[in-house]
Amino acid sequence: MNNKEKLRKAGLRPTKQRMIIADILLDGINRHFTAENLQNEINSSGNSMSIATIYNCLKKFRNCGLIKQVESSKDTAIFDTNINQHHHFLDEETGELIDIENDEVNLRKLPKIPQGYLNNGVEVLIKIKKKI
Amino acid sequence: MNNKEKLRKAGLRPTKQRMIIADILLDGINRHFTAENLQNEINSSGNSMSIATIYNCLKKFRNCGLIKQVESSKDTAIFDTNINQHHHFLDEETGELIDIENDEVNLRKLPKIPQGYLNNGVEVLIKIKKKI
DNA sequence: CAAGTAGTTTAGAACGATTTTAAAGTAAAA
DNA sequence: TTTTACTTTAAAATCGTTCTAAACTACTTG
Repeated sequence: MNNKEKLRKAGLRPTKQRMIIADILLDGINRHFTAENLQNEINSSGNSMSIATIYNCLKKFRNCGLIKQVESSKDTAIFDTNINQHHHFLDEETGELIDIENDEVNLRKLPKIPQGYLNNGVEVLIKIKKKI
Repeated sequence: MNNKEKLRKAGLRPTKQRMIIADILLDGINRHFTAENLQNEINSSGNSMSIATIYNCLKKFRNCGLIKQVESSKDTAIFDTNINQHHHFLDEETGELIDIENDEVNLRKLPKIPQGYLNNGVEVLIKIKKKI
């Protein structure tokens, strides 16, 4: 399926700007990035785009499940092209994130989901720090 | 141990402002809060404090291990008075966090920590959403 | 206790990420 | 086509947080 079809399937109009971003992000390679990182990639691909459009687009992509947003208390939002359930190592000093594939983690016991709620995904974060 | 002693032990001068905050936060009750929540509590306790002081203080308390900061992609920093290793349910719609005690979760298998790093804490986040 | 000094508080300015605005542009529907 | 709804844009606005630099205060040392 090409990117135009992916956007259509997600219910998004395949505009010029969304196609530029889809061509960068939806190449099957897993990576973490910020809005600013993406703008730099867009610029170096010879295109340009308003930062507002980039934010709009990332929000739409996230809401449609084309990308994920990482839970992180950094001041800048971090997105992830790996949309499968998976986990992260986080170096709190540098903010660096490293993927952990889902089958690397095995939960023996999970708590009871609160009354009236459904489980909507489990994320394990392993904070790491450099050995001295 | 009283709050003045707790601050001293943590290497912090027990100033008037830090004591006001310690009296609110270090009462043994677990809760999640933002800087603004705390300022409201300070105000309704009949005191007042510059927002800069509140941020300074929360940062110092966090660095000393008197409180924790929750990993969350919300736009506002969320702090936690529960400093034991524990986990959270997160309702992404509302941002509501619910504690999960450490013994409610049991990890059968953990990935190998990357070369040159130490494990510095594991956090499990279970995203939940309201049943329709 | 007195005087020094190092750390702390403050209001307000500054900052950086993100969102809003409102006008111009574009894709899809009729 | 023409219309309609959605999208993009630059610039302004907003919001949480940090910085600044001056006033203040806790602790140290004499």
